Amino acid sequence: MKLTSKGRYAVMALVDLARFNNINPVSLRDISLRQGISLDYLEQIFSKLRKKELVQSVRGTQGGYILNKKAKEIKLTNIFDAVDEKVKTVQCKKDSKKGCTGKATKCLTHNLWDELENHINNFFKEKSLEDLVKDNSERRV
Amino acid sequence: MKLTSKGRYAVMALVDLARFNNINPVSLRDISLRQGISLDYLEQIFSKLRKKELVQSVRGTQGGYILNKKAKEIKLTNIFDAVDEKVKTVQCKKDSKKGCTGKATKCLTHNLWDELENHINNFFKEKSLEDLVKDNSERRV
DNA sequence: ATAAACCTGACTAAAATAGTCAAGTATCTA
DNA sequence: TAGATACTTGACTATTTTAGTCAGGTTTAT
Repeated sequence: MKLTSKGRYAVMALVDLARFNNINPVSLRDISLRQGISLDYLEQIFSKLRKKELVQSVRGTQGGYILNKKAKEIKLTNIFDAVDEKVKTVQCKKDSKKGCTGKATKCLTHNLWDELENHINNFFKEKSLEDLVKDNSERRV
Repeated sequence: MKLTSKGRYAVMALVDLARFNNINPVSLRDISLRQGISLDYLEQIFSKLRKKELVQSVRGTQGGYILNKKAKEIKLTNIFDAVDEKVKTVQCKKDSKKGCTGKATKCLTHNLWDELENHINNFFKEKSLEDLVKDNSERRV
């Protein structure tokens, strides 16, 4: 059970972005250098973030990205959703090939995985980008 | 971020085992049939569970496995630990190659991943095998 | 014009996962 | 004591996922 680096990078990059308060566009090149993430990979990630309208792009020289919403309104769950970082415990839900097939004898643990998913997702729903930026500036003092 | 089937199977199998109240050994063959898990794979899993003393083996005909502790005392965290199902968010901790290298500019999100790991692990520490068995028998009524 | 920066899709090496396979050993029952 | 049942171990492997790279664009400020 691990977080993929796509999800991690997306959060890191957006925290970096958020520190500039939506005033100047921040280029991926800068984020790449500061966060140590490959530029090409960042482009993939930002393509997804843009499609989900979490960021806005500014093309051309001096271009880059800015947040499309207030940091308070962007929750971890939105970020993870954008880059397809999902919490998956069991595949009982849609395809009935694997997992519980409806028989009472199976899936003694179905409830458990539901609870677990909810538990984790609650964390993601509560945490906003603003929380992260604040947490960070406090630490720096 | 997903649970591996090794972890899932381990829990499913132990819940199955726990329903027999430590009286009769349950063969892996039975668990395999009931839970739809490959026998060979179960053997790998139980080898680990035995090493961590969560189960005891009974060899020979009519043999199988029984719980080595009370269901109340076996927590999810013990099970996952036994089969190497860990919660991993970021590798900042031991190898300094990747992740934050100690520079203040990096790892704006380090605290976050720690919080997340704790959040998930708390769930695992609280939930016992007994809880799962109870939950299941209640549902059946 | 030209350089900076976004944009897109295809490709790929490496790692992890989810098993299978083979060759045992121990113990109960007839 | 033969044979079946069931545990035990280690090596092997196909598939999938991850974590990128690469190549070729387009847009826009200066």
